[in-house]
Amino acid sequence: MTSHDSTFLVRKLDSIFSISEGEETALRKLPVQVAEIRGRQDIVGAGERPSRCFFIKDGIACSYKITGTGDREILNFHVPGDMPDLQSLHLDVLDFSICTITPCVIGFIQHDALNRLCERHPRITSAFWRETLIDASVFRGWIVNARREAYSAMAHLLCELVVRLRAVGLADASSCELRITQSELSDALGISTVHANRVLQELRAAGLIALKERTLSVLDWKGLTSAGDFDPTYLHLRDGSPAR
Amino acid sequence: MTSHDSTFLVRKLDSIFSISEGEETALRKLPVQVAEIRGRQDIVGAGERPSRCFFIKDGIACSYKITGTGDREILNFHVPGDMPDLQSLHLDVLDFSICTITPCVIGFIQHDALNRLCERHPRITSAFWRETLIDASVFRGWIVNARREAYSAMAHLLCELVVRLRAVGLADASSCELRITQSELSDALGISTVHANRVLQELRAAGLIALKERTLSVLDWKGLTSAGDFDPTYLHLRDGSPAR
DNA sequence: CGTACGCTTGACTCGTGTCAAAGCCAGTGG
DNA sequence: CCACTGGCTTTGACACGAGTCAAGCGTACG
Repeated sequence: MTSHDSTFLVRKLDSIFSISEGEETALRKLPVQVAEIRGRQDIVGAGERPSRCFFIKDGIACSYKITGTGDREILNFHVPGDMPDLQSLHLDVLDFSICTITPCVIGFIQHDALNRLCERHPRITSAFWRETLIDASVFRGWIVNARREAYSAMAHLLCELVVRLRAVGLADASSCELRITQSELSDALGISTVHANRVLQELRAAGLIALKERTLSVLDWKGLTSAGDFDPTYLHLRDGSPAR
Repeated sequence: MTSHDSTFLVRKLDSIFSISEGEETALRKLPVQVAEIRGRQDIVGAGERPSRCFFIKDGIACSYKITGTGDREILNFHVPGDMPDLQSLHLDVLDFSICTITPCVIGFIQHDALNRLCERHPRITSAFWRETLIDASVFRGWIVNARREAYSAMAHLLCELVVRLRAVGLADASSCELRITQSELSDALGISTVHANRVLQELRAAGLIALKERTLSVLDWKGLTSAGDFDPTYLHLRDGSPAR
């Protein structure tokens, strides 16, 4: 089903710079193909040459690679508003895969529509470019995080998730719905699920978080950021305000 | 000293797409400020708000972050032709630092000159954007590499360095000058220098590499790529041809 | 009501860090 | 020309974080 529902995109870009009337009109004219996708389902796979990009309207997704040993390495989580494969606009072959974690609502946009949009609206080009640069910055954050020990790395990851969910209005001051399994968290940190479990228990025992019934509550934000050595600069958020 | 020596940029972009006459003229008009910088010297630091970008004309540099525990985490190495902080064109505050490893020759270009260039030449915008997307892809490669065990990760890193140096003509079929210390390699892999040393010896003992007098020789390319689970797709090279 | 998936726990193994010391090499200055 | 110095590499002994294997438990859903 094709519609023109790019309200999400408009809102997203409007949070980056103030959109002109002409730009908003052009954005709303974009043909968007909306699809609902079950949980744990590939959206695009490594090696493909996509002819379209997509943005997440609802749900949580992740980028991942499979190594030679068959392990899944999660490279990033994606929250509503993200455009995880925007890079395919200029890199023809995808070097990683993207799959849903929870059931998702996805909006697809053809490359040529985006390219035409960019040709006519340089400020939109800049905004999209900026999006991909922030992705790169998050990857840098994850490289560093991969070298922390597991307790600290887990704290850092949880901080990032809360801040990013808050940025799109999906977390309140201290808690959010987190439908990510321990096995997925462990794939994101490069540790075993057994160890992920132990580390989460340590974080609970330290009184930093509570995690039950798919809800993460941060009981001690200061303590959690300090345990995770978390500095939100790398997320390049607009207002720079992390969760409290 | 300001000159117009952007031959390097022209060559680089020409390897990505065929440059028109108008584009080449515009590139050659770019004011470039050339500087020689000693080894182990910061070029730009985290937290700065650069008003210019730079490209490396000669030498090896690296991007890094300092963690809360004071460790230096190297995020990427940079070879001649690279523009390590191109992102500062759209992200105002730098979230990492860039320093030289060997003595370097650097060409600085003001942001406003680059912005004017991009406004007039959309294809050059795309080429620059593409550069930053490849950086992001390399970061993804490093996230995965951080999860390999040290022996494999070191093999992977050496493969990447050889391939990237070959791509700019700084390595022949099987060997290259590698003026990177074991301590720098260990910071790039997130392991101790002691362990980096042991792992290099294992690679030598396995007959995969020779490393002496600042020269890396790959004795068994197939064996090295297999040890490192190396697939050059993520480097998004033009001809796709890795070292043999 | 059963079955599957996710979470939890314990015991043992192994990769890697840390500490400490020694060797090596190149550049510097007497 | 040679001794001195500092940075880089190498080696050994020991400690610890994290993986693996294996089993049990809880709970959501068909």
